[in-house]
Amino acid sequence: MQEQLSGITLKQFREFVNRFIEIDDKLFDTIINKFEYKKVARKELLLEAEKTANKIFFLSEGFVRFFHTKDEGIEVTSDFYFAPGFITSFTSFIDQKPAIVNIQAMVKMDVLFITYKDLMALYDKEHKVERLGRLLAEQVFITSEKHLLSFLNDSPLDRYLWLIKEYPEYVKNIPLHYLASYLGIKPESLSRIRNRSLK
Amino acid sequence: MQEQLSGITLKQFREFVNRFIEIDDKLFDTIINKFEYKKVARKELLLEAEKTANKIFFLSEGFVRFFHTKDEGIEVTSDFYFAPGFITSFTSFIDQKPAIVNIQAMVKMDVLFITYKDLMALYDKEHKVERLGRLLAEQVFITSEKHLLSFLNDSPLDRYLWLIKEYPEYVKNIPLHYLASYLGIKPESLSRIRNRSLK
DNA sequence: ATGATTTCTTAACTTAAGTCAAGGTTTTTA
DNA sequence: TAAAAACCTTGACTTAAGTTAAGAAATCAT
Repeated sequence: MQEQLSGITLKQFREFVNRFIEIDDKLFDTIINKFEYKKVARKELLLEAEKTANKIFFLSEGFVRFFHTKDEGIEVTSDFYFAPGFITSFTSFIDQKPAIVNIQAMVKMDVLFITYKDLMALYDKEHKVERLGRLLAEQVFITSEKHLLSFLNDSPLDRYLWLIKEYPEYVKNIPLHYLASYLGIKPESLSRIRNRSLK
Repeated sequence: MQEQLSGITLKQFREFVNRFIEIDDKLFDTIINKFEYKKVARKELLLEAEKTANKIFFLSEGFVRFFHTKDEGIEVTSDFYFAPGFITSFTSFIDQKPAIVNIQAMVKMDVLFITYKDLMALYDKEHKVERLGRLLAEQVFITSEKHLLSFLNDSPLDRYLWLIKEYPEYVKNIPLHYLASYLGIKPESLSRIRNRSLK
């Protein structure tokens, strides 16, 4: 649905893809033709738990929250992804099985998306897109590993300080109980940690 | 160095690759020709921290430990990888920058390996190998995410119980202080958790 | 603008992991 | 096979996070 695409989003999309593979007008056209455009409201879910992720979204602005619900009904925020980038529940998307997580827009945003079927067809047809897929998978792994290592190496305080250093603009706008959950602690503890660190 | 390859290892290699991509004799030959064979002693390092990972190893048997040293000289076990599978420090390999981690053989084993340069050439030449790379990257991401989620969802006890359920054969042979580190706790704590759970 | 909801803090108390230290057991290796 | 090294457990004490509860502050919705 190319005629619906906003100019700004398109440019950002192309620039982002260009970080990973060289892309000429023809290939860009082949790719972008499979994408659709969508306006997303703050708090809207891009993916609902229990449903199978059949889309990958491109975020040109804003950020999203990943969360799931434990047996006891407790909500856990497992991740934040910031623009620009491709996002989905890879665990659900890759194996085409129901997602554990919900993906929620933290701010109003415009996104592009491609379906699983169309992406697989592109992978088959275009070696370069397959490469893009490989490089993106490698990058999300690296990001995930960093998050994991922060649990093994750093205290909750360290992880909190890293977060505000890395994403100061965003952290201001993320409710403390989401952050606490992301850090693996309770809101009360993060509140205390925060005070302790301003001693 | 094909003439050095052991029959068993080769068969396991082909079967493993076949889980991800269809592979005929010709393609198998193209791939295996770039691999070399190596005997590895127990406790030998497949990769040393500070050096850049320029190989990917195929493990047909046994398992390895990933560990690194924190500033204060404390050793942290971040991961175990079990055969069969491809292993390296992806973070180092992908960006060709010095590794943080060491990779250590936990048992005597035979491995195959391919260099970074040769793998990149295969990626360029063979779309199917590029696909294999994508699928493997996706799989390591899924594994890493599971490990990460275990920190957000489960107690140290739960994580320990999961580990002995999933890898009973191996866990018996892993020193408790490695396991403790992997679980993000101190050996004394794991020792106590273990006793508590046999109440 | 105001009532409702969400978000954040504080306090008192509980629970579990960290720390330090010592001693016992098992495994390695010379 | 004997000494050394690595590994595991236990106890006493410290520290920090979890829990429960209450209320203040900020934000949202009508």
